[in-house]
Amino acid sequence: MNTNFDIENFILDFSNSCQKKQKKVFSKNEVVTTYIKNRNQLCILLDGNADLVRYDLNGNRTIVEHFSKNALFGEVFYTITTNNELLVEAKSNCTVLFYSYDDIFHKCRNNCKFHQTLSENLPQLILNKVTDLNMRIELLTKRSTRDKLLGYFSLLSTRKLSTSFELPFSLTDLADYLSVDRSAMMRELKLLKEDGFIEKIGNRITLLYK
Amino acid sequence: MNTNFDIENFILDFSNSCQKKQKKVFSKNEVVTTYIKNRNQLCILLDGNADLVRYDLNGNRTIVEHFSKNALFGEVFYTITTNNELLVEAKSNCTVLFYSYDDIFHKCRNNCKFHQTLSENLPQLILNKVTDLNMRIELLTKRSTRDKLLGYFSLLSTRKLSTSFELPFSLTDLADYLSVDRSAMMRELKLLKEDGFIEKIGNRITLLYK
DNA sequence: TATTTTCCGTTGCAAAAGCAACACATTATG
DNA sequence: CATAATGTGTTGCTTTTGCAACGGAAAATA
Repeated sequence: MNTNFDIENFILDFSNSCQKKQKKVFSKNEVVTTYIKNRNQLCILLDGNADLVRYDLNGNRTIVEHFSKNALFGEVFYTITTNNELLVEAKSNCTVLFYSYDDIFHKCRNNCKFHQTLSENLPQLILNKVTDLNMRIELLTKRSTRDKLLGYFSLLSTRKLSTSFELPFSLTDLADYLSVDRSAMMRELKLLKEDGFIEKIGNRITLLYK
Repeated sequence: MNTNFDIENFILDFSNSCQKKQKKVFSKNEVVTTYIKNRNQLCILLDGNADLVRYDLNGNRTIVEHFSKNALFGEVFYTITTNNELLVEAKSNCTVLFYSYDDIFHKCRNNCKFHQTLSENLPQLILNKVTDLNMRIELLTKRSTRDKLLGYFSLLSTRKLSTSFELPFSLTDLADYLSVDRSAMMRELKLLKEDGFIEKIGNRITLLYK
C-alpha cells in the first residue's frame, strides 16, 4: 500500500500548476475558513499551524482538530448542522490552498498533473485522516482526565520516537483539545508530576513510567 | 458531488463478481474480526449489525463504532498500537465481505467491474466515514452526560426525520458508546424525562423540546 | 520600555459522574 | 417450562471534575 505518498514534495512541485485552486496567506489569529454551508471545500495547510474550533451553546470552546503542515481539512469532511459553529483559526502565520472537492474529484478540464496525482492519491490522503480521527476518538473515550493526558502524551511520544517532547499546544488549548476543564487538568498534571509519571519543564514533557 | 453513490444496489449487483474477496456469515455474539496486526483489511457489512469494541486496561468497555447495513470497517482505518484490543462483535446475524485494501486500490488483474466501480467510488465511501467519525467526535466532546444524550438523540432524530425513534442500542451499550457510566446515564435519563425533555417508552424515545 | 493581554498555577467549594450493590424485568437457553 | 443470563432501574456513598476567583509570570503590543 502506498502509505508513504509524499504529499510534501508533491505539493511543492505542483502547487502552482493548477488553475482551480486559491492560495491564501493568513496571519496569526485570523479566521482561515468557517464551516457554515455546504460548498465542498477542501483545504491543504502548506505552512503554519491552525485549529478547528467549535464554540457550543454553553460557551465552551473545543479544539476539534489541530492542523500542522500538510494537513487536510475543510467543510467537505463535515455534515453541517445548524447548531454548530466551526471555525479554523490560524495559530501562526499560515499558507493555505483552497479547492473544491468536486473539482478535485472530477478533475479540471486542463487535466493538469496536480489534479491527476491528487485524485490518484486522494483515497490515501483521506484514509490518513480517518486514522487520525480514530486516534482522537480513542483519546476522547478515555474516562478520566488522567487517562486522557497520559494517552495524549503517549501518542506524542510515539510520534517523536522519544519519551521527551514539546507540547504543540498551550495548556489552555490542551484542555480545550481534551475536552476538560483547564483548572481540573492543571490539578491532574500536578498529580502526575507528584506521582512520578511525568516531568515537565516549560513546554517539554518527559515520560518517566515504563 | 456524487454523494449518493448507491452502495446498496452496487453491492447487490456485483458482490459475486470479484475473486479477491471473502464472504462470511456470522451469528450473534461471534467475533467478526480483530484489529491486531496490520493487514490492510477492509470490510463491508452486507447485513446485520455489529459493534467495534475496545476493552481498556481498567476493564472499561467502549463501543467505538456501531455498524449497520453497508457500513465500511476494518483495521485499514486504524493505526494499530499495542495497547489496543479492538474487536468487531456481531450484534445480530451478519454477512460480511472481506477485502484487502491493497487489492481494492490496485485493482485485481481481472479488472472486474466490481473493483472498477469500487475504486472509483472509494474516496466518496471513505469520505462518508470521515463525516461519521466527525459526528462521533462532536458527541464525545460534549462536556456532560446530559449533553451527550441530547446530542445523540438529536442526531438520531435528524436521521429519521422524526422526533420519535428507536434506540439502536441497549441502554447498557448506549453508555459504552457515549463513554459514560451506565448508572449515571440512567440517572440523567430519568432527569431528562422529569424535566420534560424526552419521553421514553420501551426502546423508543420522543423528543419534546423545541 | 511601559502597559496590556494572555497564560500559568493554585485553591475552596459545588456539582457531576463513577462505583457498588441490589431487586426486578426481560430475554435466552437447556 | 425451568433456569440462567442479561438488561433495567434505583440508590447511597465516594471520587472526580467543573466553576469561579485570584495573583503572578510571560508574552504581545503600543
